[in-house]
Amino acid sequence: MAGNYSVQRETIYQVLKSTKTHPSADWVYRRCRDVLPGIGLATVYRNLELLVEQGRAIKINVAQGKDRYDADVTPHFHTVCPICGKVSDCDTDGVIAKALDGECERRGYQGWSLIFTDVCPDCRSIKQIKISRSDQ
Amino acid sequence: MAGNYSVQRETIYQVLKSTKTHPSADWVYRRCRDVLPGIGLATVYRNLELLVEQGRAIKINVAQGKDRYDADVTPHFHTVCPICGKVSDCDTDGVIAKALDGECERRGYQGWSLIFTDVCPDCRSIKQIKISRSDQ
DNA sequence: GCAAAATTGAGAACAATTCTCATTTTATTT
DNA sequence: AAATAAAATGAGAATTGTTCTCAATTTTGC
Repeated sequence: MAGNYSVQRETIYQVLKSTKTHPSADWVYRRCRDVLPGIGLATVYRNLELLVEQGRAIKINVAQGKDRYDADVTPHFHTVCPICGKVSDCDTDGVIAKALDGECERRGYQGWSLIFTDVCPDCRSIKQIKISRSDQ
Repeated sequence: MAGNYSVQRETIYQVLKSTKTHPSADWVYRRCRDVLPGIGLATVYRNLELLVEQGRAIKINVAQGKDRYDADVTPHFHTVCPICGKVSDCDTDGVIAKALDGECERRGYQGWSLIFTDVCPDCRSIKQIKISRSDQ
């Protein structure tokens, strides 16, 4: 594997590793520009994709809007807020993850992706406000 | 709910109900045109979205490419082929589905979406050919 | 330090989906 | 069944997220 290093690539990986917000490519791009003002958006897309191929990151495909990336490659799953699209880690005892791994093993599947729908705390409170307003 | 009927809407729903292929909006559009040559693509998108809102269909968000729709709204999950993108139903004993429903109940989530990655039979055989070719 | 290979940045290109709006269809009222 | 109001349509423009192209630059291996 010749090459496989560049300032940009390393920066992108560090930015991704430094957050738990499951950011979009665009968010990573903006954060990278703080350090490397000249970095291009295509470079960010390219390298995020490469990190996924290398198994150093995962891509989370949410219903509407942009794909999200995560440098946490340990098996885990996510909740997505159906209102704002926010992605959060799902704290779990691991029983379900183990069951899914087992299912893959038995059936020869390559992997799984599990997403729960959950209105996030922020949207929950805004929803409350809306409900009480329309009640008046 | 005034209205809620149109020839187009009904046709779109019938087309979707008539297949197990988890089609894209575009595929539904082409099938509808056999019956209604003048139907517009936007109408198909609009109504598929409406069917989802009404709980008469689900939308399956696959990694790359177009969203897929399914008129089977009973809880079940899918495999997606990482090569050609084909979506198939996952025959299951229901244990996992029950576990996920239970998790939603306990945590107050609204729902779940589970997708397994599985190279489909077609792509599996093409892969074999490719492997044996590059072996020569 | 030099040549080959890999990577970059900029913007064009692309694909899927959504939006706009004048026209048509459907529902409601009389 | 005519008139009116409400809902939905088709066409194409617009938008969005992502990928592609390619000349210039950076990195690698000697």
